[in-house]
Amino acid sequence: MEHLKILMVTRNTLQESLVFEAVNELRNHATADEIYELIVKKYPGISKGTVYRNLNKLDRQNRIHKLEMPDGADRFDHCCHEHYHIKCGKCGRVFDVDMDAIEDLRQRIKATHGFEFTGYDIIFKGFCPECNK
Amino acid sequence: MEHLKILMVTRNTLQESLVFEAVNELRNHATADEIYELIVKKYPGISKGTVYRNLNKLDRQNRIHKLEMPDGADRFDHCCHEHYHIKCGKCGRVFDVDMDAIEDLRQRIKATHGFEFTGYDIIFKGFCPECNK
DNA sequence: AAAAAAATAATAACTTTTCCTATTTTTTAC
DNA sequence: GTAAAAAATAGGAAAAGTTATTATTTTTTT
Repeated sequence: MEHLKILMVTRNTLQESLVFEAVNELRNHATADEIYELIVKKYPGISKGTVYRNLNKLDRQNRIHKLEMPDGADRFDHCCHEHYHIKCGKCGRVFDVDMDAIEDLRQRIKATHGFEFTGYDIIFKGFCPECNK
Repeated sequence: MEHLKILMVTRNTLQESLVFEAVNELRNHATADEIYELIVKKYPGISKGTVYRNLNKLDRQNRIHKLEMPDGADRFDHCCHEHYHIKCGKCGRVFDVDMDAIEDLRQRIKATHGFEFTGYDIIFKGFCPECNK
């Protein structure tokens, strides 16, 4: 009998590398479409389905972070320290919000609801200084 | 010269009332489609565009609350006390999370980012007790 | 009563994402 | 090393959710 494979086996394809590099090159909370547009310049054969598949795979592997936006296309971010986001209601740009983690969130929910959560995103809405002029 | 009208003038139509009542009747974080389906039983002539238009109008008037979900259709809630939401990753249902407001959020952001926000939604992800069995 | 404004029904269009299918590439089994 | 199996791909269709368009109806203003 063979030993069990616990790890999900995924292949490292050229397309996956291109997607990973594009996210890390843009560093701009890019949408899947923006990432696709960057890659297609160098590698015209790539398809959007492949970009989406690899973005989601990389997110599952915690190699990039998928930020699900409530009012439009999801954004993809390189992995770094924990932070939150604020989206400008006028120009639509997404900015990082460096802030200490809200430490007791998990305990609050558990105490008041008996419900454990696996994750959360907080996206603030406002107007960036430029649009607020 | 006439006096200025500051308030936005909107008409109170039958359709608007039906939408408002449906949201308050369902009380279930209903989607626009679910609200449409409820109304169309009693008033078959209504169109989806009208439902969407009135839902957004009622949200702007703060008569209902539009909860923008990151991974699917927006939900519409009757207005009540401030609370947060948790969405089950399996059955997709949305539950209320009663919890003291995170009071110092606005100050945190201002202090670390110099950025005032106009709003935010926190949506937790997890598995509801039923799906967690 | 006539003109202007707002809301509507119906449908087209749009955006974002997933799904499907045939093909190609990579891995596994022998 | 070769054949069979599995995974990933390109391209395009399809799905989901929402907004925009247009002609018509309803309401308001004058």
